[in-house]
Amino acid sequence: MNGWEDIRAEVLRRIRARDWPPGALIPGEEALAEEFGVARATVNRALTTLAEAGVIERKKRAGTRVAELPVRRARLEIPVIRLDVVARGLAYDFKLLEDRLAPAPVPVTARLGLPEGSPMRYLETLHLAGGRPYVLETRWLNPEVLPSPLPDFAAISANEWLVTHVSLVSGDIAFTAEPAGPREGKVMGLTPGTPLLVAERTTHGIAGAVTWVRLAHAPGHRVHMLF
Amino acid sequence: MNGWEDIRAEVLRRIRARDWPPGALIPGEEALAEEFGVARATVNRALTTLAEAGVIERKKRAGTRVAELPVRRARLEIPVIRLDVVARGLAYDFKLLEDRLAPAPVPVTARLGLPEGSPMRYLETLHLAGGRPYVLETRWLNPEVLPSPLPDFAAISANEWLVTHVSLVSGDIAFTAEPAGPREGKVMGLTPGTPLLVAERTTHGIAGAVTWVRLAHAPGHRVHMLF
DNA sequence: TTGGCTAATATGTCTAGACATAATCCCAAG
DNA sequence: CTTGGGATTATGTCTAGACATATTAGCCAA
Repeated sequence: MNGWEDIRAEVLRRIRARDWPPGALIPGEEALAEEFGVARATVNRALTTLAEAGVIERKKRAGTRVAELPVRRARLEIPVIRLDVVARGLAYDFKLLEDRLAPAPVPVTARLGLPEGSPMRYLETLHLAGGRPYVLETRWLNPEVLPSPLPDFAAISANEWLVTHVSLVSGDIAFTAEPAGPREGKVMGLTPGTPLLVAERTTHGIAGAVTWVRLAHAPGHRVHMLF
Repeated sequence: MNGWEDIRAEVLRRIRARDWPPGALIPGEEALAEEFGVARATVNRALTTLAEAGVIERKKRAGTRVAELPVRRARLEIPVIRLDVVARGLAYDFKLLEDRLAPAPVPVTARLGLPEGSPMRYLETLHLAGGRPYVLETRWLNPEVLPSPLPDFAAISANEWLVTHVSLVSGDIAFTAEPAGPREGKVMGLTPGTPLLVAERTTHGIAGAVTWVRLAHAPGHRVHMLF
């Protein structure tokens, strides 16, 4: 008892119970330390995590106040597709449909911050769950920043190889709803126009832009996040 | 320099440079503290944040090792729709289309963990950005856990009122792509069948399930996340 | 060989005190 | 009345040392 997690919980309780309403200044670390009978560092640990969570806002000299509009953050764990499928209790498989070197289209180079027309590796992969189309992956890889030798992407999916072989530093994801085009229709066995949940992802590594990928998910797919 | 953030950065550098490859055991806190000339608590602070970020895995007695499959997490900041629209430089407005008490449908009560047929407040709100349909919000509210008096939802959107008046504890979001139905077609001026990005959210407060909401976004909408 | 106990060990947390840093308050000079 | 310093103050971080706790390696007995 009276560990930093207990103090965090008690402070959170008072905030949620509106003992300390949004915008209110809460007692200083010294005062809380005395109240709870612990060292100031312990209170600091508790309040620091609450500040990271966006529940309170802290400023030197000005003190700590309850956030007016607590920013609600949800976390998405970006899955390796194979593990995602296996976790659903389905058999995983994939087919490499295309693999060639080509100058990347402008939208891709633009998002990755590479010169127009850079030669890149283009891969098109169909991921299967229980034998049925699950995700159509369209990927452009920047060969410049990849460690050699490159693997046989027909044997290991690019998705998985990248995670284990390249240090990924930052990136972004965008979700959109798009109608299935003729390509998705043919490859995934869908009526063109069917709504698909599409994730577009750019990824940067320690040595620069690594990859741009578009994942078109089979109809009905849900992307789930907790907060 | 040699603050905990510098130590964090240096450890991260060694991991990304593969000086310490995935799965490798890294030196203990005591050893690192000596190497960097700081107290063990400082190293601990640095490594703790790296563990939270999923870069390393720590176990008592067993030591600290570099994560094999670093879980990549993306963070989504759940916006108040009005602020989201204003941030895009567009004028915000909304219309309350429906407001009534009714027994909630089974999928809603099931997700919220409430008894079947519970009477709930149903609200349908169309959010406008620059005068054009932006999001169609379909919401079921649990009146049991809301503070009174309830506001006039024609004057303040439920979205915004909840954030400032109810302490929200946890919840989940799911994104899907769905074809526009006749209702969305009529209200948002779309051809039925148009792909829409739909977010479904359940929210729990300190006193229990608060609300279930479905947000159907106008075509072209992108939900953006960084990692 | 196997199961369970014990001791060793790395991380987790706490304390008390110190100095650093950023923001604010307040007063004096213009 | 405005503005520029300085004093004040709350948080941020660090240290050195201590005890707590989880986990494992090794040992011993069934």
